[in-house]
Amino acid sequence: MVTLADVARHAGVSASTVSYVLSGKRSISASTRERVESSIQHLGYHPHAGARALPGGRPRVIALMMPLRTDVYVPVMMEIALAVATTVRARGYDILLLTGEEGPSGVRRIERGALADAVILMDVELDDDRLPLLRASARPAALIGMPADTSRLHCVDLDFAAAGALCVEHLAGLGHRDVAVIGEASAVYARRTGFAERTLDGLRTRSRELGVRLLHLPCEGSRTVAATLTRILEQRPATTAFVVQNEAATEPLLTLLRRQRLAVPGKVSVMAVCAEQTAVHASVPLTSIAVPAQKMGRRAAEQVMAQLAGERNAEGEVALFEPELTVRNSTGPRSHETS
Amino acid sequence: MVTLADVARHAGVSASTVSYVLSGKRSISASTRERVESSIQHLGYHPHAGARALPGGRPRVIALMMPLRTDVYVPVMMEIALAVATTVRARGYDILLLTGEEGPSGVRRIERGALADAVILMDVELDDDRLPLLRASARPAALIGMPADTSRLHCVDLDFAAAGALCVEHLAGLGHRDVAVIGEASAVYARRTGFAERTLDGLRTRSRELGVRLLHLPCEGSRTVAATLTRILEQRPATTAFVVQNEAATEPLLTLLRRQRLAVPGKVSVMAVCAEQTAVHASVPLTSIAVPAQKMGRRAAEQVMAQLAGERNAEGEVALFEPELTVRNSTGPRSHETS
DNA sequence: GAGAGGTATCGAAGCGCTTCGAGTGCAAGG
DNA sequence: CCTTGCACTCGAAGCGCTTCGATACCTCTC
Repeated sequence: MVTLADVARHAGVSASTVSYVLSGKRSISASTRERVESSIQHLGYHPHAGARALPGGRPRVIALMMPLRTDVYVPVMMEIALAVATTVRARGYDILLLTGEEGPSGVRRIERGALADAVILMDVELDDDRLPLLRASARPAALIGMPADTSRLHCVDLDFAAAGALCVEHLAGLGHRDVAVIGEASAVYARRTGFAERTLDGLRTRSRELGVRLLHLPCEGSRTVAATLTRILEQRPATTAFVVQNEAATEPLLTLLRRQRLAVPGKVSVMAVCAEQTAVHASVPLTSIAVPAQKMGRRAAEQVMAQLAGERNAEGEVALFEPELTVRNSTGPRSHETS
Repeated sequence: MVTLADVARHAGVSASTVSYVLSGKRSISASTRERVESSIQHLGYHPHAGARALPGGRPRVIALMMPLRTDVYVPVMMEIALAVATTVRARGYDILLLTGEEGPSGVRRIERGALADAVILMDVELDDDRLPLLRASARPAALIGMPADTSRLHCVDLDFAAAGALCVEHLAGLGHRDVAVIGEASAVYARRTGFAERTLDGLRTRSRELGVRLLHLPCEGSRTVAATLTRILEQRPATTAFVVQNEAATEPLLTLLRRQRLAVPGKVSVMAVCAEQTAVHASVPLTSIAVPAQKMGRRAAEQVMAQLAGERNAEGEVALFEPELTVRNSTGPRSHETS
């Protein structure tokens, strides 16, 4: 193992000089810098991670807490995680992966063990039990997802309320008056996940404003889509449009509608709030509002980087992405035949 | 921050005694141990991660290198990753997440920086460029996936060759004589991913033995399934069974067959080598061989743990899981009508 | 041309932890 | 009773790195 002392010896300077070349915290003459840098190259020196973390030093690691749940759509989580990893890596940081299972005790472990310089939490609930710890801590942090109280926190999310509103506007603009919402599994609402609840708020508020009748039903998974659809058509036979926020339900829904001879978008319109990929690859390409997973991951990473760079903003910052609606083949004007 | 010295002071012993209580490397009297342990509890002591990593010490971190690719099925990767994370966490280790993008230089970084005690690599290619580094290194390692040369390596994988063979056996047993294989994207074969190639070997060998005619076509994604199916039916109109090893293609294939009035399993049989979830939730529940993602992750984690515990096996160990075929609703006896 | 101020470098201390060698006290053995 | 060996504990050294003075030299300025 090559140490800093080896580099110093090779370059004919003291260890501290090498350290300052590396950190840039004191001025170094150009000639010395070059000599040291070439020694580093030549010996293939890499700082020892543990030693770097020692005094008040930064381990150059970001902790990322990822959910273990199976009721969230995994590819989106993954895309976020990889965007975070790529972004921080570009700045010389590594990612420590924690599972959501660990909850507050995971945050405490990071804190106590000085394992990481900053924390990024995914799958944040409206009233998340990890937040008090985060607020009490001096450690930079960012949330992906928005809790109810965002004071003194840094958050990144899609503006799901606006997304909900945008769905209603689009459908109302096409003449639809009866819209059904096929939502996430009831467990997702039960544990008060922000995005699901906010989307619903947006849908409801705008529906009321535009005089659209809205029926919302949670949907447990792909197997229960049929039952959900049946209930919708019984309770609201006049339904001509569906908003789906449940990755597992989109394709089964399209299949069922096809089987029932409800042409999309001829007879009924379908739109989704989902991953771009899901919408594009559906058997009927779906008009959708995409969850900007990659952007969110990158932005959260940048938030903690900025905090680490000393641009501490004690007030926090909420970065909400504007929803963008992409019209594809699954929505059209309301059909006036009775279904 | 509570340090080991604080604990020592509180317990009225020396720092080294506390250290020995923690590591168990020397005998400690019961009374002292109790006193120290209660001080640890009382003060909420957590060892400082950096300091622990210092001398020859173990940082208690496992590096996990995960692919960034989009042509692998993400949920399986995720399941493996989370199984690894959960398993090592139970033993007090943390996970450092690297992206596959980093390639060999990522491995080198771990090595040089002493960032992790061991490495687990996912998405291993037959002739992976990270392997020479691993072999040269003293650091414990495990691969998820099997390279061509496994000497001195620890690997975990499903026995994909056996899986391929098992598929053919099952279909031949039902009387099928013309089988089409819808495979992964051609890029997957091009970069010589072990699992795809081995499955194909198994399929081909057993087909030859059992007198089954086999046609293999790669499939780029869900959009190209139709073209692939057309080519199959043109080249081998007698085809009565399909083996799918491509998560994105399964559902579109079922939809297409339905549209062409090829009842499953009445007219044609379909089976898959895929995630359990995909098979169960398909519109026709699929006879399948599941990829035991969770088991693989856990086993790889256990392999490195064993190596860390000193059970170093310089010869390596290849843990191949026996494929298990679950019969569902998608395979049946060959129909003797002409399709 | 002496002090002020700046730049470039060094030595030493110390971060929290592990580990080695040494030391204490005690029981058993000669 | 003295040695031997064992069980237990301590002090000190040192891991690789950062950082804080201190030092040496150089360039201005009055």
